[in-house]
Amino acid sequence: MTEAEFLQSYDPKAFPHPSMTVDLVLMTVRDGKLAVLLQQRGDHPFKDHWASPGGFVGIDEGLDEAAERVLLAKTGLPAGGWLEQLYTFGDPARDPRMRIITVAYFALLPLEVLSRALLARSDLELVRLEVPWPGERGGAVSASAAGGANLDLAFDHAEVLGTAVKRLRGKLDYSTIAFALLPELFTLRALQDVHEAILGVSLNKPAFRRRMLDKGWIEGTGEREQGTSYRPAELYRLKPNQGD
Amino acid sequence: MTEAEFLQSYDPKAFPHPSMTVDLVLMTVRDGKLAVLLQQRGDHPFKDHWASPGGFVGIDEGLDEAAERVLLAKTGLPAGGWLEQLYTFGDPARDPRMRIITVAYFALLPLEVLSRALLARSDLELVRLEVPWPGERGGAVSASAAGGANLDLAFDHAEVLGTAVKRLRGKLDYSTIAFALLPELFTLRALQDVHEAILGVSLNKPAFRRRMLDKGWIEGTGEREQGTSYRPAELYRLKPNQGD
DNA sequence: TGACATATATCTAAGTTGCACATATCATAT
DNA sequence: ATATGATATGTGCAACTTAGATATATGTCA
Repeated sequence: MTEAEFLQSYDPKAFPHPSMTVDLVLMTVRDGKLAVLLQQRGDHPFKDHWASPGGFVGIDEGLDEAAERVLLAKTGLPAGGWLEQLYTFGDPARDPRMRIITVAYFALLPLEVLSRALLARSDLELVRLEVPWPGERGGAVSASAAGGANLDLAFDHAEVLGTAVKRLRGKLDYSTIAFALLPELFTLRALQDVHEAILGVSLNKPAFRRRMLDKGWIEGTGEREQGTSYRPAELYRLKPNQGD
Repeated sequence: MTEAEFLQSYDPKAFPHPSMTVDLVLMTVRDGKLAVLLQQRGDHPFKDHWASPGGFVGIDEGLDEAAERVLLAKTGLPAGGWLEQLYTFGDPARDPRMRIITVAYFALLPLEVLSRALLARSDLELVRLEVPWPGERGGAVSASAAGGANLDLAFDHAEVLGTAVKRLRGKLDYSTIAFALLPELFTLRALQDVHEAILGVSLNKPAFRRRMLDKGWIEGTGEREQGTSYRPAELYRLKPNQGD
């Protein structure tokens, strides 16, 4: 843009800048189902509704940096797993107080890591997340508490969560995204469980096994899992430098 | 976020808000190659470098709305073809003057429509865009003028253009995105040309033909193209309601 | 020895790819 | 006017690759 155009398009009545936040959709798999970290609001607007944690973007802070800061503030964890920009939501009416544009990020962590970090936080909760496939009946995104009751989502966060799950499903078989939900050593069965939880369908075991091994992302350690009452499965690991 | 946290995270020293812009990556296919609409900067910073057209986001203006406004301002065209949010770039150093976060959009238009609209604009130019595949030699995004000389890109726009082409390639075979680059009636050969230009490879004709027909997106009109010195191909059209 | 889940081998079906050939139209020549 | 060649569209077929299902072997514990 030329300086002239800069001034021209910089309409004085548009002078007040929007506020910028990042919102963090932190997902994991629990009991074979997708779960997301939400926070219940204590004040208006959307009092008692549930929202993804977020924070304002500092004036000298990068977006990824802001997302990592929010993650650290909420879970105490550095961005070890997966952290990726999702989409930017900027409907002028999305927050009734003022104009806030939010850059949504989504993060993935294994349940073990996440629940350990959440022991100290009573204000955050992991809730079950259901996102039907396009065309499926009951087409709305829903988050439900332990009891099973549906939770009300604040702002446009139903849309945000829906976008996050769509992205997760879409990248599942051409990226190593699923491994962010597993510990360093895992069995093929555990990997399949993660895929099934995300996709919401059950998969053919031998075919899944073949596909995963053919991709060349993982390698077997000689070791086997312990404490099973049946034949212990071999433990695999993600090969180094397979990021993305 | 609770009101308490709102105030807490709203650090006073972070009070000045970033500026928000949208940048428009408008692409088309010309002579079997990808081309993008760029504008040469007349002033510092990045004087004489080339940039995607953009504009500030109004305080009461949605992001999609802002992108459509930029499109209309530059080409005089409403968003008839394809307009989709791409990614948000927010490196604090991306603009040396001040903190500007930009939401990049990408738009597609057929060359006929675009060149007609650009007759009146001498400040905008359609330049050849080359984005190598990952791992390919000469791994940098490059834009080149009619003569073939490489153009310098302003700000982080090389990254922006690279991201746009990656998205375009990725969505090519599971969405109807290619049809935004074709007139209402088109031949299968023209559709294949678009695919080959975007992917930068040549495709097998019978296989391509079958794949396209099997997807069920298009339907034959009885009509045939005219003015050929060989067998005229049948004209197809995108079925209604195949958007996305 | 039986129960159980992992792991492997094999068969079948389905889909994809590449090549060859037939078809339709226009241009040119006789 | 008719025949022939050139060119690109459109179709048929065979080889290859991939996915799904079933059956079977393996290893551990009760």
